[in-house]
Amino acid sequence: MDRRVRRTRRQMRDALLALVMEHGYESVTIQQITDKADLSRATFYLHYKEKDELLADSLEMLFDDLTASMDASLLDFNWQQPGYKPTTELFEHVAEYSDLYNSLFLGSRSLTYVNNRAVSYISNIFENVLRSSVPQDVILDTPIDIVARSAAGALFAVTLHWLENGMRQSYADIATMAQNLIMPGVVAALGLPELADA
Amino acid sequence: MDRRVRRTRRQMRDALLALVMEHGYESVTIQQITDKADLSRATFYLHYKEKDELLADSLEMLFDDLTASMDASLLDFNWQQPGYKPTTELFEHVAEYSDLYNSLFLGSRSLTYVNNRAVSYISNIFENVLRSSVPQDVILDTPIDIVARSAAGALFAVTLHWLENGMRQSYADIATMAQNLIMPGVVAALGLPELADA
Amino acid sequence: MDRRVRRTRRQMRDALLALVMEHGYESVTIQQITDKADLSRATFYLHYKEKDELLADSLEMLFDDLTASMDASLLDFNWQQPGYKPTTELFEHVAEYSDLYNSLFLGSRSLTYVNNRAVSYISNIFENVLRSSVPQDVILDTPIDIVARSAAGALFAVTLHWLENGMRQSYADIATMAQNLIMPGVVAALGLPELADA
Amino acid sequence: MDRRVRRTRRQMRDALLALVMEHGYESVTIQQITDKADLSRATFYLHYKEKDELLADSLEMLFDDLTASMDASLLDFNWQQPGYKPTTELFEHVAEYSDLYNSLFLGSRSLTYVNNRAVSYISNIFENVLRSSVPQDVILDTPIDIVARSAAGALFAVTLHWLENGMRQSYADIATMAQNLIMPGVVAALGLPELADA
DNA sequence: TCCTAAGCGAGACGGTACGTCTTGTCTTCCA
DNA sequence: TGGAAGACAAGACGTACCGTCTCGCTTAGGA
Repeated sequence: MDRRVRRTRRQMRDALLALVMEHGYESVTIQQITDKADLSRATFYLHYKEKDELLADSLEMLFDDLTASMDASLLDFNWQQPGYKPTTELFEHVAEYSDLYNSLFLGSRSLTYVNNRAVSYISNIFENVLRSSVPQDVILDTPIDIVARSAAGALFAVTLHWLENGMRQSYADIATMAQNLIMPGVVAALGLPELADA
Repeated sequence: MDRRVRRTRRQMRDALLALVMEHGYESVTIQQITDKADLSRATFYLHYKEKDELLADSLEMLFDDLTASMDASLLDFNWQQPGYKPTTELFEHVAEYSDLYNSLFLGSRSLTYVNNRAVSYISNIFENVLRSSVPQDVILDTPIDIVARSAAGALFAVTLHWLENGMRQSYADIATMAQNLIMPGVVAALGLPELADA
Repeated sequence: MDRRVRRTRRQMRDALLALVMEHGYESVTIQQITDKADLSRATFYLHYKEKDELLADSLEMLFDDLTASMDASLLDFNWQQPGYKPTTELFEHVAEYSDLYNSLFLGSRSLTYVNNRAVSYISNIFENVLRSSVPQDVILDTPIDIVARSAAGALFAVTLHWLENGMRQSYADIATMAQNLIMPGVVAALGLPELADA
Repeated sequence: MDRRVRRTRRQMRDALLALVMEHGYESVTIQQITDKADLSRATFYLHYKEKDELLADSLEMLFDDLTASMDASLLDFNWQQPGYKPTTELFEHVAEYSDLYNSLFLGSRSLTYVNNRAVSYISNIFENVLRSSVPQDVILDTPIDIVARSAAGALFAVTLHWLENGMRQSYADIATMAQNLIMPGVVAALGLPELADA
């Protein structure tokens, strides 16, 4: 891809996210985005059909950032140990971009698209991890996609609650609470051996 | 309150919800609402400052409907029995308004406000129920509001997933799955006596 | 006529004229009129069809006031004497209501109706005076109504100019100037004996 | 200036004047103007702040048209001859646009602005002509601006009267009457040598 | 003196126009 | 001659008035 194109798009993504933090997603106009990115409004339409498309682009970038930081430790999934590193890393990632996520997830005029995309993103990661922990030929009462969704929904809700209330707990503490709330149900549903002494 | 006012507002709420099902929330215009409600556009502004305010009004109506149907059975919360009626009733309620909820929660151009409001609504109900099940003087590792949020988030995510995939499971089945995923963590966090044989 | 009705109309006329001085005619709303008159907006419509009707009502009141002050001296029209009292009285009347006339005649958003009504009002008075000064059976090159219009137009224009520029001349001076400009043409057109030594 | 801009403004001026003839100035809406001009309503606001501004623009165009037709003959001002061409040309100009001027000057819901602008326009022309006919160092009893206003007011009033009554006299006749009514006063006020045998 | 018709307040409502804003397309002009 | 600047169409927004209506309350003036 043309280097100029990459540069232009990056400028617009950065401008969008900066403006979202200031004013919330809905009220940001394309004029504002191109002003901040120092481009002509017409140029926007050379790259994206609408504001939502740029948002989607920006979100993928953000989430990829999260995945990158979790990647190595994702598969160290050991039921015998309470601390699971990727969960802590999720909270760290959220804290790093707390202003942005505050606007995106809690600002009343954001789109459900971002919430739903976030939950499904987490859910997919979960699903992959869980599938690798369970023998493929076992048939479960609860399908793995539902297990993953439930866990992702719980995790997302706790994250939002934590963010909304000013991130009062440490990363480790809130991550532990979330895991303790989520894991017992997952373990039970998947028929995994219980932890020795939780 | 003036009888005309009550009548006018009801017409607008009904019109909004009907239009949301057809076109999604964001793209519905105030003109469309008042056309469908057979009122003048100016009249809208005598009652609401903006579309969001009418949405909030409409949602409260919907949620109150849900609360009404659960009310009696809410406090029959018995850890020894797997079937908790209000959960099933939630899924029934969602199924009844499935078109509407599909638009509101899954339509990409709805507002996060509705998702957040729904989760906090369920969360509040949960919190009340849980508080009445736990001795007040016990200090827990995990605050009850976080427990409730996590549970509400999980329940909401499962509901959305179920809705999104065409409500393939029966009310009883999906409710049981959800409960089995959620309850073990709650029971553990609150230090409740475990169920005998789940 | 009901005492309340008389009272109500008077309040509205007063309110209108007061508001015209403050904001100009066009921008005054019926709500403002009834607020200032301490009446309900609906009451306005019990008495007048529209704002213009109230204006016409108010203007007639004003002009009647002018006529009353001129009445006695109107017919003392003597070509031999330069000072004609009613002209001076016109300027005095205008000065008395200068704020109001400034708004009505010079405010850019007043209606031509008031200008035209004023000119035709003056013109009618002139015409009556002139008719009584000329033998009825004489046929003139210039019809008396045109003579009267011309004179009224000149007088009105001078009055406006005087008002617009801060009424710098005394009543007597400006009246004399106006008469000196107007009368020679009138005298010539009507074939009146010229003044001995003007 | 952008070619599109010139085109757009001309279309709007033409549309306004056409609509004024049909419905009178006040009741013409901006929507009607842009409809007739085949433009979008929003485009109006790219060029004018309000309807009055477009009116002013249109009037200047009209009056410039009048000036153009009088220009050459304006300074042939000779007190010895009764026929002064520009006066006749004024009446011809008015007759040419009689429908328009009927609406603008006589329609009850026009603005005084147009009347006042017309009188001051004529007055300014007069003033220039008169100043060039009088030695600059002479001090007069009546200031030239007042002389010009009076004459312009008279001329305007006669014109309106003529227009209002169906333009029954020929251009030459009405022009002669007007001049005979106006000039004697002007000549006397400025101390000009009288005409030999008017 | 009463009581009944009218005047009046309050305010919901339909309707219309306003001036503003944003979006997406298209054209002009300049570097 | 390619791209920015910006004109333009389209259409929703929120506001402001208007004129109509209905529902009560109050008050004037005839019985």
